[in-house]
Amino acid sequence: MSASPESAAAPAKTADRLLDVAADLFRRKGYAQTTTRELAEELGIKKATLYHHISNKEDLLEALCHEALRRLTAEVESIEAADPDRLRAIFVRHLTSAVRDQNLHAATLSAIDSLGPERRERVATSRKAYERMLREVVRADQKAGRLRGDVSAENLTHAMINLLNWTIYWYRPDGGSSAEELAEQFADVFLQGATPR
Amino acid sequence: MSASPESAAAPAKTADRLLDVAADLFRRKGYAQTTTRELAEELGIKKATLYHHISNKEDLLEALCHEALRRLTAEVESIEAADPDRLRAIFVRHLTSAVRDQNLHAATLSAIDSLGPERRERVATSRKAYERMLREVVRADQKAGRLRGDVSAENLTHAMINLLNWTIYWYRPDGGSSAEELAEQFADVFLQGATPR
DNA sequence: CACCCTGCCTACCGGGCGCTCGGTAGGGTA
DNA sequence: TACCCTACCGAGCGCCCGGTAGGCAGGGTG
Repeated sequence: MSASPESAAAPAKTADRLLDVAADLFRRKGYAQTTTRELAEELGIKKATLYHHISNKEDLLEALCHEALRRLTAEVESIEAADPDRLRAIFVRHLTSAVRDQNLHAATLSAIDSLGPERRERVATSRKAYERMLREVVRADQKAGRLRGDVSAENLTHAMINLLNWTIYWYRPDGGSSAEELAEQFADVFLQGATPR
Repeated sequence: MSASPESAAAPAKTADRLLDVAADLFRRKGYAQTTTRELAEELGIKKATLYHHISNKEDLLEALCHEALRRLTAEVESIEAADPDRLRAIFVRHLTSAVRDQNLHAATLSAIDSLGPERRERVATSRKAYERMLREVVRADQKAGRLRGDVSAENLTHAMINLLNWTIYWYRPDGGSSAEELAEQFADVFLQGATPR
């Protein structure tokens, strides 16, 4: 979804633009409201050709979902495990990544229910793994006395997930704050609020 | 969407069940994935009869959206304006109401993009009015020195909205916390985090 | 040269969708 | 009796959807 490593401002191959264009369309119109005809047209190809690149529409959506989670996971896993300010780093990494790929995340988060049972299950499993990762960090900080213990790790983590997930539905880059500023402020509020009194 | 005031456990009129059943279906399957045939079947009537009660599918969705916001607004407006703990009360009222009408809120929040431009605009206007109400409370508490001033009222309010809105996507009544407990804990964390240092 | 692969095309299909038409049964009213 | 209104139904229409069949041009490889 970013520029290819070699070419400068080349016309960009169809296959490379596919996920980007799909995320953009799904975000703007919703998955169900986006037709394969529109998707093909936006790519500058015919509908039958689209099926040369994807196996079917639902497959494309599932791929998008996994890609979204893969990127978040990669961001968070690259944080030093021993970092005492790990939670703050997670806020910043997650939010800047989510805002950078805003179309992708907004599209997949709201289209998950359009997947069939097996696909939805697979994506849900990935999401749960990501959330477990966050919860373990929260739990560790609670054990270390850095976070209050009178709220369960589950609820504390869910508060954090709320702050992270809903943001992409209203955030506009041309608004008041950059993603970094916003992430720092949310981390400020959350960490101060979750500190033992 | 609740029991009628007079009848006890009567069979309940079709018209009275309509919004409830629609919210339930839209929540479980998504708006686009729910067909008018299913909706009629769930109501125990034929599809043609459904159109005796509604003018069209999109109209029904818009009605649901306005109803959701109407309920939230009524809850929050009934809070004493002079209450110094008004923000905490908002957390509790909003979350308990949202959890009580979980189908309604989850369905409408994720189906807004399925509305046509004019309808979406109308719903968005209502949402903005609700959020403006919250922001004014936040701003007042900032002026009174009860909330930190180094984070803008907009960002503070958005943090609050994140905490309130995303909850209905994961909350399960049979989980660890009741809506009241959860609301109190979220209010604890948010208010402690938003207090001036 | 013959071969196959990739990327693209035109043309089409079956099916499910939202919605409508033209009615019927039954209670209320004058 | 004559009328109207509410709630319901069977049948079906036209549209547009996701997906497919089959073919063509061009470049690489033996």
